[in-house]
Amino acid sequence: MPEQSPGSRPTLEAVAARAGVSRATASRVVNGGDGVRKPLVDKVLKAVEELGYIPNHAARTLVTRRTGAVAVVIAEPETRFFSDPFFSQQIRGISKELTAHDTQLVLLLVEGPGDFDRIARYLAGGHVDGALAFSLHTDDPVPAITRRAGIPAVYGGRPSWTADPGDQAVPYVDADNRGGARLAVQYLRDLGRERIAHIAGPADQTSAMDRLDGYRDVLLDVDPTLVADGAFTVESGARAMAELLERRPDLDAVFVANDLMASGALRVLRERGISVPEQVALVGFDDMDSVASETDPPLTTVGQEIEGQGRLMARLLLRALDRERTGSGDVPESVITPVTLVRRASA
Amino acid sequence: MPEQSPGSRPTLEAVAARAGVSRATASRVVNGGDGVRKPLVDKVLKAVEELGYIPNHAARTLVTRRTGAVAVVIAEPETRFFSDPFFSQQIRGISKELTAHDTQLVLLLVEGPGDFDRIARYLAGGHVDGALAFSLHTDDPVPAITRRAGIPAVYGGRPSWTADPGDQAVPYVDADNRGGARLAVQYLRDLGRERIAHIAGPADQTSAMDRLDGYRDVLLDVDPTLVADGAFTVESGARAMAELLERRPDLDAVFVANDLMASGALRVLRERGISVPEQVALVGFDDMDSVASETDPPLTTVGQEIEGQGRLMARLLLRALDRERTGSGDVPESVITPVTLVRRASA
DNA sequence: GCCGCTCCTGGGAGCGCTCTCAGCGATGTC
DNA sequence: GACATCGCTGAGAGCGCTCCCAGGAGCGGC
Repeated sequence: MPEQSPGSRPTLEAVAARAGVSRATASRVVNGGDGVRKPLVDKVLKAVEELGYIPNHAARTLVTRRTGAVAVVIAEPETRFFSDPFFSQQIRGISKELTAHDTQLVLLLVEGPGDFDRIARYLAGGHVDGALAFSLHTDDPVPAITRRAGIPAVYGGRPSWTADPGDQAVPYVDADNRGGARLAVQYLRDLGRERIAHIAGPADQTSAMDRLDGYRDVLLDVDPTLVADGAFTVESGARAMAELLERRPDLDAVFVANDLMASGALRVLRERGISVPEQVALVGFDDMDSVASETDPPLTTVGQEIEGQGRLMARLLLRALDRERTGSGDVPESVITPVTLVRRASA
Repeated sequence: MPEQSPGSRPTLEAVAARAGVSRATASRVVNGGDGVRKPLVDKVLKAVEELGYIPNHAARTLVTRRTGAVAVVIAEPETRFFSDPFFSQQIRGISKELTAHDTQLVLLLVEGPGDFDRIARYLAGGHVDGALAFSLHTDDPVPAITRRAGIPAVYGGRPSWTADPGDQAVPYVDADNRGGARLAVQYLRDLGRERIAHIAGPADQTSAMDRLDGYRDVLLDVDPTLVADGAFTVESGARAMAELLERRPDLDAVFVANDLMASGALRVLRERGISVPEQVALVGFDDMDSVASETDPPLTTVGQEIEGQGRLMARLLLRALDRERTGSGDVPESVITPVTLVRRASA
């Protein structure tokens, strides 16, 4: 590849001239070469090679109206984005899938509630062809923004605003939270535990509510004193555990809505000299790397294919974009990904 | 904001027509309004408002040759990107700074060694104005790529290829790794420890080498049996700890090159019934969120301002871009950010 | 009252590309 | 052999914007 000469880069015009063809033909070759005879194709490719030609993206976008990029919107308060490898892994999955389809990833981190205007302007500004959004809270403005911007979107996690009438059922990808919770609680029950508590996640996140529902599915008529609220953070897990122990010193198992809270809970149990799993069995959720296997004792937890979820999200969006472009193809549908129980030492 | 009518969005032409001015004047107003009389400015702004006009980014880029976006290149094998909140935090810092300057963040995750071609093509393709790159190993091709693409770059972490003659001293931002290591080891020595071991990071990363150097700065003539190699992962830390214990059962302190490895080391010490900090004092590095404070006992470690580093990187790059545009301003220089010892229970 | 100056404004070119459409040669058909 | 057909190529328009440059309005000075 020739060094980038300072100043101007070769244009299609230059390639065409060098190859002795018209700009139109050069363009055809650069875009796949359909309907151009072999010898000409070769000549153009040779010219491209020799000149180190790289298409000007802006010019192309200007006429095709497609940017070849999608936005990933993360509207999560800082704390969680930091401490949660969840996002990193999803993004990795998304990146892999997008890369495989020559699509770029523009990361939009929402910096506080006042920042949505910027996001809206960006998404509506034709910078990207579509959007992937995460972690929608009940009052999340992102759905409205993408709809108004007129670009396809796919959500990570089941949105709570499902019943919006104007909505064309925006597809989402989510783990089987409810099923996973059932799996965990059922497992604890099979272990012979009788007073199974729950540390729940924040009420404005569907994943937390779904896990709570799963817990209730198994333990019909559960005593409300067995449920404590957390915020998906280590600290909140510790606090909830302390609260539970105070209210119900007789509990013999806890299903915690995520691993981060479980690690906090574990710390409290350890501090009080309560043995895990002997006295209290503990099951987490997420099978989070570098958390679940590193606690003492290592966490039994519900595992999900996080990277796979990211890939899936990207795939759904790409399909929607394709549909938009070609005007045909199937409408992408939401996907619920399976979960499994990962047995370690805490239960 | 008007709903996006399907099909066409208003153009500058439409705004100009509605405001009763020329396209040129409308453009001036949209770009700040310098040199346009107040009444016209108002008329144009009103038209913009009413039509819901949003500038077409591609058209603008086509003529200005500036994209308003920078790439963040992460060339790190999956494992570390996953388990290391480090990146998340740096990115958050970068995002904040870029956002404040109306610049977008395009995330490029390198998917294996064969993927650099794609990165090179992308960076040279005029998609972005500059690049931020992370975690350069000795043979990292990223520096060559950005140089060839002719775009400014700033690196996170001191690159090892410093002495490249063709290089205009690419600026970088790095923590004071060596000083931090000195701080940690000195602290252990002040505690009265006499056989201070070290678990080092991978030799192809300058941060690991700098920390090793700092360790050696304090412990001149250190016995090589006191140093074990790790790979910045939990598992490698555990392995190195076991190795050290075998070689030097008499050691009374360990300075570990990062918190992840320290948590692995801690696990091994616990398994063997060695009390921390009584028998062996342990100091980590990074003060990594949700690791350092969650181990048992919590880690004494060297803390750095990770988000601040990200901001700084972005700021340096923005300055370089500005310089490029205006042809003046100071050349950005590398920055070493300070570190502090965070005392917890492990030493 | 005229000239020269400054300050704004509009006309128009052109950024690099895609895509439609017309044209042209080669081929097939009767 | 004349004509329709097909496949390929090139000319040219135009995507939406910025920016150069010319020209007009307004004003002060003599």
